[in-house]
Amino acid sequence: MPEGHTLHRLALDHRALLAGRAVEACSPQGRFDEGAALLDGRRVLGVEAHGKHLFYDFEDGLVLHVHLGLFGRFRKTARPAPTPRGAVRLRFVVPGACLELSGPTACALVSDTERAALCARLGPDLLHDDADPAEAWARIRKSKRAIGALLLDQSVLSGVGNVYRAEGLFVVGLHPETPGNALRKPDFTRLWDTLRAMLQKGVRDRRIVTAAHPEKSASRVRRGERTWVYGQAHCRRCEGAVERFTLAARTMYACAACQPRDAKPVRTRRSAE
DNA sequence: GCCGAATGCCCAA
DNA sequence: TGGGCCTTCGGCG
Repeated sequence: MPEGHTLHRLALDHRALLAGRAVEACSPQGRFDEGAALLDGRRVLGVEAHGKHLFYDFEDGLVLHVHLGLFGRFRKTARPAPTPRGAVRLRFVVPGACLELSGPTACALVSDTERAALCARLGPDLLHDDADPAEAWARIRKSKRAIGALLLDQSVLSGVGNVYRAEGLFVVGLHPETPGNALRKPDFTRLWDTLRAMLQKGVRDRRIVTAAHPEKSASRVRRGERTWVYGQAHCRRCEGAVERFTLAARTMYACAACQPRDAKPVRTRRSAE
């Protein structure tokens, strides 16, 4: 589930639920016993998302770092189940609510230095109000790598995952294999704005719905109708074939008709011919 | 019940 | 570039 919108949604929800309160913490799975014991009974001061990373600030300077990876997931229930479902790495209990974390890539207490190092590796977070597109553009315009690879590189910009990269490139009409240094600035700007709006919508909707459904609220859009090209065999705009190939070790989807390979503007191309 | 894939990322070669 | 890690789920028998 986790692209940038998931983490920012969790940060908002968990801040509302936990901030200012003392939590009971334990690790039913046992793999985070020591950390959970240190957190148990302590008050949460704040919760923040940076790219796809979550940081929980506790009193006494303790900081919990969570990265969901591909499989990690939080579940919220009204009260703790006597027998946790699946492998629960960490459980937080506050009056009236229980949060269970399973399958994270990272769940660890970190020092301020480690936290700073993690954040320093990240490019501008599309979901931060002060994210500076110029930082990302400076990297992209000089790179020979494909834009579809650059979008997944969290040091270039952070928050985009495999679904949003496919959908963002589709909406802007860029072929994923266009080299960064072949992108025109206006295309980059449109891509940035598009991805940012998509992620913001994802935070609001609590899910990824990028294909237009003017009449329906996001929660009513069926699985399989939520994207233009991601996971699709046919483009949901033109009904043409969707190409499926591997790019940066992940499955990429692109519409052959809507995302022509040539990055140059049509006007220039015609006049050159 | 087993197998493969999945919205991520690190590391070794 | 490929394998490993973490877990869940759907498709197949």
